[in-house]
Amino acid sequence: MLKKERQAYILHQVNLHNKVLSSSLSVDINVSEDTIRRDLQELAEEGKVIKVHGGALSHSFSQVHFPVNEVYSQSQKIKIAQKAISLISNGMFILTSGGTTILEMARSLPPQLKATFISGSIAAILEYMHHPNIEVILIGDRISKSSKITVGPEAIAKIRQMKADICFLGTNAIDLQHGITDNDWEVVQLKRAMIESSQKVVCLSIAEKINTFQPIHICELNKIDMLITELPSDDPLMKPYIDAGIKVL
Amino acid sequence: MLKKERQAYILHQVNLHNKVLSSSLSVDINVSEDTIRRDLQELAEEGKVIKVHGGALSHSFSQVHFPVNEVYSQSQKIKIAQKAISLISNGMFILTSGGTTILEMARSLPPQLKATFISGSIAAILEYMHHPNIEVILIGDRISKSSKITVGPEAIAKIRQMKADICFLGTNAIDLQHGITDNDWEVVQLKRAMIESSQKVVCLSIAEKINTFQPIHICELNKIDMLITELPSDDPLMKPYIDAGIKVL
DNA sequence: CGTGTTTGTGCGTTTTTGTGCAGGAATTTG
DNA sequence: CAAATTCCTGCACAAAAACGCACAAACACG
Repeated sequence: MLKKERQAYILHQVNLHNKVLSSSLSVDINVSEDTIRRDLQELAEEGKVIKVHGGALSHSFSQVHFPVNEVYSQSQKIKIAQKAISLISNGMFILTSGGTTILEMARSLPPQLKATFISGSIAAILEYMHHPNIEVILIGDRISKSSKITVGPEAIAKIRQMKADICFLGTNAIDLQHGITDNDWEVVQLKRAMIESSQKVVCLSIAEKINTFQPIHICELNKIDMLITELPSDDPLMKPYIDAGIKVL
Repeated sequence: MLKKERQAYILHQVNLHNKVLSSSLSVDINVSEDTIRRDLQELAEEGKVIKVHGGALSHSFSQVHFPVNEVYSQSQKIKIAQKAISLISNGMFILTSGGTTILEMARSLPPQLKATFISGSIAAILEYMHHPNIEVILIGDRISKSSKITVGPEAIAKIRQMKADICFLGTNAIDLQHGITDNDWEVVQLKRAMIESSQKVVCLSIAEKINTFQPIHICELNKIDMLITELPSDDPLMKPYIDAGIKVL
C-alpha cells in the first residue's frame, strides 16, 4: 500500500468517525504504529487532522473546543457572501452545501428576501431559520459528525428529486486540471447530487484555495457556471478560469 | 476514550447545565475522580470553565449575576430525563419529538451509550450530535419556524418507513378523557406517525400538564405504554393512569 | 550499469504522558 | 467543632511518543 494511499484512508477514517486510534489503525492497515504516527504527524502539519495522545481527531472536534474562535479569513468570506447574494432574487429555490463561506452568506441575507433554501448543513439551517421570510427545507438522513451535514443515500435521493434554480457550493479546492475536489467522501457524494439537480452552479471559494486540489474528485470545471472569490474578476489568477468558460464574479 | 474527547464532553456538559460535579462525571465517564479533577483543572487553566470545590461552573454563570434564567421547571425535567434514560439500552433505535423535556434527556445521556436517535427537532439533533457515541438520523422536510422541527408529508412518510424500539414524546397535555392532545397541527401529525412507528411509546410530561388538554387530538391513552413525570409512581395523581393500563415511572 | 542518495518502514531504547491509588491537608456542612 | 467530602502531593505503572538506527526499495545521475 502506497503512503499517499494510506494517508488518504486515514483521513477518510478521521472524517468519518471524528477520531482514530493509532493502535487500531495499525492493525487495520497492517503497518507498525510508528508508521501511523508519522502519517498522523504529517497530516497534522498539513492541518488535515489534530493529533492527540493515542490517535487523532477531526478538525470539527476542536471547533467545539474553541467555540467563539473567529472564522478563518472572515473578511474575505463576507466579501464573497455579498457577491453571492447579488445572484439571488425573490421566489428562487436555492440549494446550498455547508462550510463557513456558505454560513457567512446565510447571515448576510437581506431580511426582505423571500426564497426557499434547501440544505443538509445543520449550521446553515440554523442561520436560515432566523431569517423572517425564508422558507427552509431540511434534507434528512444520517448526520456526519465531522462535517455536520446529513449524508447518505436518502439525502442524495431527495436532492435528485428536485431541480433548484441555483446551487451554492462551499469549495475546498479547485484547479484547472482536477476540477473541484474535496477530502470527505460523503460530502463529495452530496455535492455531486446538488450539482446535477441545479440549473446553475456557483462555487464560493477564497482565493487561497484556487489552484489547489484534494484527494477526492467532485466534478470537472465545465459543470460549474460561476466562480466567486474575494478577488476582482480581472485578477490574473482568475484568467484561466474565465478562459475555461466560467463566469467569474 | 481519548483525553481531549473526554474534556470536550465535560466542557459540553458544563456549558449545558452550568455546573458539573466531579463525582457524577467520574461515574458517567467511568474514570477516577482524580482524572476528572485534572481535566477540570486543565480546562480551568485554559479559561474554559471555573473550577470550584466539588466540580466546576460555566463561565457565563459567574459573570452574569442573574442565574435565574433557568428553563421553566428545569429541575423537574432533569428528574424526568433520568427516568427516561433508564429505559434506554445499547443498540436501540429511538424516535424522539422535540420540546425542552426531550432536550434535557438528550443532554443527560451517558457518554458511553451507543444508540441511534432519530428526530426532526433541530434543538434535539444539536444535542445528540455532541454525544460521542450516538448515531443521529435527521428527518428532513420543511422546517416549521414556530416549533423548530421538520414537518410535512416527507417527514411523515420517512417516519412511517421505520420501526423504532422506543419513542419518547414530549407531551403538552394529557388527560383521561381526551388522551394526548396538543396545539400545533403539524406537530400533531408528526407525533401520530411516531407513535405508529414505535414498539413502545413513552410520554414525558411534567405533573403540571397532567389532566389538562389542548385543542388537537393526537391519540387515545391506550396507544401509549408508559408515562413519566417527576412524581413518584405511587402519587395519587397517577392512580387513574395506572388503572387505565399505563405503566408509570 | 554502478554507486551514491533519498525515502519509507520497522525495531529497540529512552522519555513523556495519562491514569489510578494512598495518605495527609484543606474545605464544606451540619 | 466534628464528620464527611474533596483536594493535593507523590508515587507507580502502563501506554504512547520520540529518538536513533538499520535496512531495503526507489531514485538520480554520471
